Amino acid sequence: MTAPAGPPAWRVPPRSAFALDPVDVGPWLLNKVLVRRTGDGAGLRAGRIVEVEAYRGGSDPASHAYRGRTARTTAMFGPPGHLYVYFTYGMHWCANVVCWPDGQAGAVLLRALAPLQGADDMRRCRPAARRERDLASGPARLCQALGIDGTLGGVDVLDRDGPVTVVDDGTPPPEHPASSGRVGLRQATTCPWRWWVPGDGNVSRARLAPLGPPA
DNA sequence: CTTTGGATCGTCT
DNA sequence: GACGATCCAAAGG
Repeated sequence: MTAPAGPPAWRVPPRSAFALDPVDVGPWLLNKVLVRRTGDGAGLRAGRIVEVEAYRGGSDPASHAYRGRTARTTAMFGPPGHLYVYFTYGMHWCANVVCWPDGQAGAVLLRALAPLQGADDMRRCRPAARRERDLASGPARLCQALGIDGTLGGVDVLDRDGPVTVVDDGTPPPEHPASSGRVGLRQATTCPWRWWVPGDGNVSRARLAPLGPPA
């Protein structure tokens, strides 16, 4: 055994839960736990998912898959429950979980975690983070904290012994998640497909796109 | 506390 | 050749 296993209460959700519209999977993912196992000496890192966004693929102008399948977006068109990891702004990685059935593109972007385990290892990966709540409060920060990069593209998050796993620890999603438009977009800025756990301090401080020309 | 501009390179036009 | 599903440090209130 390399990395320690999680608590017995951690259950991997069924793949069918991801073979759905990302707009439904997104809020359902809130309060699930993202687990990171590495082969090196580092311990297990885990955090509660407190912020997500949905991207609906072919019907969503803001989705990387909107203009069809490319080398980069191949994973988004694959089977649900796998990672779509992309590189942006010349320096940042961001991670999504693929949704909808095999062949139909769609994904949920993982935007923020509340650290649960391995916060020391997260801090080592993120020297710029001054406070605990800065460790994974943003999609690129989350990847940095967990050591997720392009080499993990396509991994199955429903493999309980894999490098990245989504588990249910029994905490239900919030009954009334908070929502807003998605962050950092120029297209489809008004679709309210960003959700977060109300009141959680680890949610990213989002800069939303301007609504439109001044009246 | 908030606002602002620069960094930096893979991907697609 | 342009731009991006972002982050950070610096500057101002």
